[in-house]
Amino acid sequence: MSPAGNGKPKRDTYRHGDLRNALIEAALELARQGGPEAVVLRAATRQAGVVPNAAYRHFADRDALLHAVSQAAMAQVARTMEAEQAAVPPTENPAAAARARFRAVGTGYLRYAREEPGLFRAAFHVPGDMTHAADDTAAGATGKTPFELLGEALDGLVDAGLLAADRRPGAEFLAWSAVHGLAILLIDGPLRGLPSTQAHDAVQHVIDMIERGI
Amino acid sequence: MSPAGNGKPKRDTYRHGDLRNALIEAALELARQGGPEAVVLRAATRQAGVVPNAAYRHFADRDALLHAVSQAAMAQVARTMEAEQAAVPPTENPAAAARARFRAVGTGYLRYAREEPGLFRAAFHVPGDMTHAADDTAAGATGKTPFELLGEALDGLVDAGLLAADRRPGAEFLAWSAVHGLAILLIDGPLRGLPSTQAHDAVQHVIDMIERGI
DNA sequence: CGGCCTAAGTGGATGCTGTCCACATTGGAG
DNA sequence: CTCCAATGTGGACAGCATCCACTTAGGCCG
Repeated sequence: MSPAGNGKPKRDTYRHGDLRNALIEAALELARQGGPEAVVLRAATRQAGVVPNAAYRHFADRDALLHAVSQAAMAQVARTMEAEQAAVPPTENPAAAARARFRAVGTGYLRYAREEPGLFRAAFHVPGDMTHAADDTAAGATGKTPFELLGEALDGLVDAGLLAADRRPGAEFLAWSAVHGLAILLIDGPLRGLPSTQAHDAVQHVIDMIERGI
Repeated sequence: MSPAGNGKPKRDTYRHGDLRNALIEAALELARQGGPEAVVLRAATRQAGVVPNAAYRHFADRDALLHAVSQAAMAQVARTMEAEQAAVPPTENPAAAARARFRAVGTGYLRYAREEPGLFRAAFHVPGDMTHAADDTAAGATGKTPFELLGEALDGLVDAGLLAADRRPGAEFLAWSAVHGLAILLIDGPLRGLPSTQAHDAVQHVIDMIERGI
């Protein structure tokens, strides 16, 4: 207790051993509560029990760390989507199955947005670029990114005859727009704080609109 | 040239005279290029030719200034919508007119987002609250906020028989979700930098989806 | 017409941030 | 066993929001 009264994670070796991951872990926690702007380099290093400058051995700057957080959060989005799809009760009807898998993509996306708003905002907070939504590091358990999962679900709709093939091109952007917009209304916007049941209804209505309008 | 080599706007009177508006004006310019995070108090006061602390006589803190910027930008969104509606060629057919007025709401919203991405992001950047989208200060020339303009356009669809009355409740959130989501994909997301013609197509497709799916 | 009250602007300080530089340590390759 | 390069440290700097005490002067009251 002589050195200082900082956090907890002390360290006796000069080397940390796994600083990069420790920083990402700490940054994820910061983003979880407080969103991307709460990811502050010095706080992460403090948590890791290391001097601020040590971070620069593993990340070019704050944005690089934030980018790693974004990728990790994106992967969690993918996993939530996959979990939602896995929870779909099995059906004989292939059309119903395709439809359920498609809807699960949207509900998973929006469930994550509501359960982890800070991380969700961090996932899509990209200083000047969010194209990396297709990087491998953003993939879930099945190795697919949220964007890829959406694309596959749409292909499934076409295969099942629920979506005309000529409507397929660009359909991901229509669906993504609607779902992402609702996510923002729900976590930052006028729909923030909506009771869970009503939020769930809103989610279903938006996905209904997409199915009808796509 | 003895005192300092700061910006340009000098001042010989001790009183500034209109500091509050000068700060908002400067902050708007900062947000125009760089979005909400570029709105920095000291920069605004510098531009106004005043010491940083002077801002605190007019705004509680940085967030209060940012809020004023948000309101002003929101009013510009409303004005763009109104302009878009005014540009609709007159028609005999009331249904066509209602439809055109509705679509103008969406195209105006998205035109502003693409023309002034920084201000658009500032308009909807609300630290923990974006409910104030209905404040009077966010109104356009007709005294209506973007949200009110959307509601009226939807009412027009119902009156024209283009939208079933039982679908009307909550419809603003469906439309808003889709349009706002596309705005973000276009200015921050994977659709960023899309050539103007293709962006215009995407806008039309999303509004098509809304009309069909609402 | 003159004095004073108070709103508006100033000056200086504090603690936070990201980032740069030079230096210390040490694990592992040769 | 030695030395190197990767990793962590210490100190510094500029910029930021914000706080406090002080100064200035515009306009109201007598």
